[in-house]
Amino acid sequence: MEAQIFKALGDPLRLKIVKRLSHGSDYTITTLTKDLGISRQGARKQLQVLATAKVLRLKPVGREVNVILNPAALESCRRFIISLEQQWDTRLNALKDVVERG
Amino acid sequence: MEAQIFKALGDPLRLKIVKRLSHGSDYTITTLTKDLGISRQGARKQLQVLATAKVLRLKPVGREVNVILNPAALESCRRFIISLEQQWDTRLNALKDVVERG
DNA sequence: GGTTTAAGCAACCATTTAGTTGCATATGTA
DNA sequence: TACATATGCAACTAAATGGTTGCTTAAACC
Repeated sequence: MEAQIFKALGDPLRLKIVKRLSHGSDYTITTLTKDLGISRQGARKQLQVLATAKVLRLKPVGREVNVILNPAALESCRRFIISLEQQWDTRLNALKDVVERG
Repeated sequence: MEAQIFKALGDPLRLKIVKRLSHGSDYTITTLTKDLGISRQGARKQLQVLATAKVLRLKPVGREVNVILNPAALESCRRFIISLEQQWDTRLNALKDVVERG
């Protein structure tokens, strides 16, 4: 369901995490927690929300967990918005046609 | 803040409302409530969330309230995702450069 | 004027959410 | 082996959320 992705992105802290991942790399749970103003377990919960929505992946490596952004989720999100906008445009054009014909 | 828009769209019912608005028109609160499986006051609350996030506008007309989609919000949402994707691409390309040089 | 219809407002309730603390577990490392 | 570090798990709390019902207000219409 699309709503889940939006919901995952719909929190300032989670969005901050995603932003950070989009231009940083080699993040683990603890390194990501830095400067987040929240406990590790708190951060972990937010990461889980993002992971469940497939916005990112949590890959255990040794004793740590790598946090990896999944651009496909953002892409599907973007496409969904585009489809909405297109329907909107279609509707507006249809209205315009009616007006011009009438 | 961008998170607010995502949050507004991050609920199945609210997303349903937005979808409906994107290809329908002339909606008031009560007509929108139809087939939503929820009370008018419940629907109104969700509409308020969307209105606060500027996804739509509630325009009082006589004794009813017109519900009008605001495509600009969707557009800003889309642009935000694009900017994230671009940062991601930039980062990947930078990584690629390092690998190729090394 | 009286009735119907669209909506607002407030109180209330159940569930989810965001965060915490405390403790257990497992991996690296000296 | 012993110790430090990265994480997991569970219980708990406060606040936000999604929804309800009941009542009031105001515009439209006969």
